[in-house]
Amino acid sequence: MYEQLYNSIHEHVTLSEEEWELCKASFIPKRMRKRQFLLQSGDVCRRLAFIEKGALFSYSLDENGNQNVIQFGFEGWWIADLYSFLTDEPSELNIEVLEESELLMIDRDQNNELMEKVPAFANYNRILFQNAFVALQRRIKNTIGLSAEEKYTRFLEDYPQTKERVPQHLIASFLGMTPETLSRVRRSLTKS
Amino acid sequence: MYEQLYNSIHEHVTLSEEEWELCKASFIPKRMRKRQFLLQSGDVCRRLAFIEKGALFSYSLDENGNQNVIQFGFEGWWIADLYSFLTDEPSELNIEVLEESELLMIDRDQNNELMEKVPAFANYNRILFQNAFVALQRRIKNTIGLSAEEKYTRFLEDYPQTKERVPQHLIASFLGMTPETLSRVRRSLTKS
DNA sequence: ATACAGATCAAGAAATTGTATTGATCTATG
DNA sequence: CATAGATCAATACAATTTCTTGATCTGTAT
Repeated sequence: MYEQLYNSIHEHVTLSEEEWELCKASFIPKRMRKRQFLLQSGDVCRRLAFIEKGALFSYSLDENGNQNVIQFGFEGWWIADLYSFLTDEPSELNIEVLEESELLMIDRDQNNELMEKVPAFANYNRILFQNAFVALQRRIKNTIGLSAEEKYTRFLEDYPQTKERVPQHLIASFLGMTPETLSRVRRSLTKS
Repeated sequence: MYEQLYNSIHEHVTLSEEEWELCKASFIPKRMRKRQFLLQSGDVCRRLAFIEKGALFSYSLDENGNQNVIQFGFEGWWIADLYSFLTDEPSELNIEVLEESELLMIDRDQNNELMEKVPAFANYNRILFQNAFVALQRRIKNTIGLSAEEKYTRFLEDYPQTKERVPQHLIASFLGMTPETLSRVRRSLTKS
């Protein structure tokens, strides 16, 4: 139940046995079924979720009610609305479950407490944020001002696993194009 | 957006224009899609939900993970786990959305405040509880110690609309029989 | 013992919903 | 005005949910 989290942390820092026990104790496991909402826009995002197993995605809805996919998340990743989490403002995002998932949840107080008690965990947090920031920059770079086909081929390079696990229309939304366009791009790619 | 609530209240009591405005202001509208949870067992039920539109149902899960349907709710009805709402204990029920729904939510403080300010609303509350109690008694009477066929025919009389709007296996669970048994009962009824 | 109501198990059929593709326009921009 | 991509509408295809059916088993009342 905690393997992925263990791996994720130990990829970046080292914890003693007791530290890891403290750490485990700070998380609350939660199972979620497909189509459930981890977060609904309007609610405050009170916890970070580490994905032990499964798949989720976050999106916002524009004025016309169109889904705008922000992020996908799979096992070994974190998902949350950081803005809402940090500011306590109601979120404008929805986070929805794509596949039956197992999550490890931690709220702000627990997280802060854990960072105090276990400095390596604080480091881990810092590294995560740095990585998230870099990934976001890269995403923006790869989404703006490219042709539909280029966006998609870069997406395939950056997130090869994603294509296999999420419906195409969500990928289209993630890349800022319509499902039809993506479908045509894919056809033209297989032909050539 | 508030028609059903207006009707429901005015079926039982009369409100002045200002009272009705106060009343409306105490509710928070919320839209929910199919399969979403209004309440999950383990959480405290902090609000009553009035159904303006749509359909929901509440159920508990027994040790073996079987759904046990407690109640269906359609437009013009209330749904909540009253026990948890009143005691602040974590609920053992789940409330799930069956059809795209529009709800009007009120929490305990708002409800109390409204009852204080608008005595007719307090009356409405009392009448609702009485009715709910009576309906529950009737349900128990019609569920215990009857044959599967009798349970189903009484169910049809008591809740004619329900049959049209909810999957059969949920009705079976509501009546305390297996889906297979209900299927056979229905067949034998149409034959005769 | 055995008859009967209903449960359980397993398999399919039927229906519904979600996802992907395609063609036919339409629109903005270089 | 040519092109990339959007929009609209129809359809095909896939996956999931829901319902039905047959076979067998269990407990209770006769």
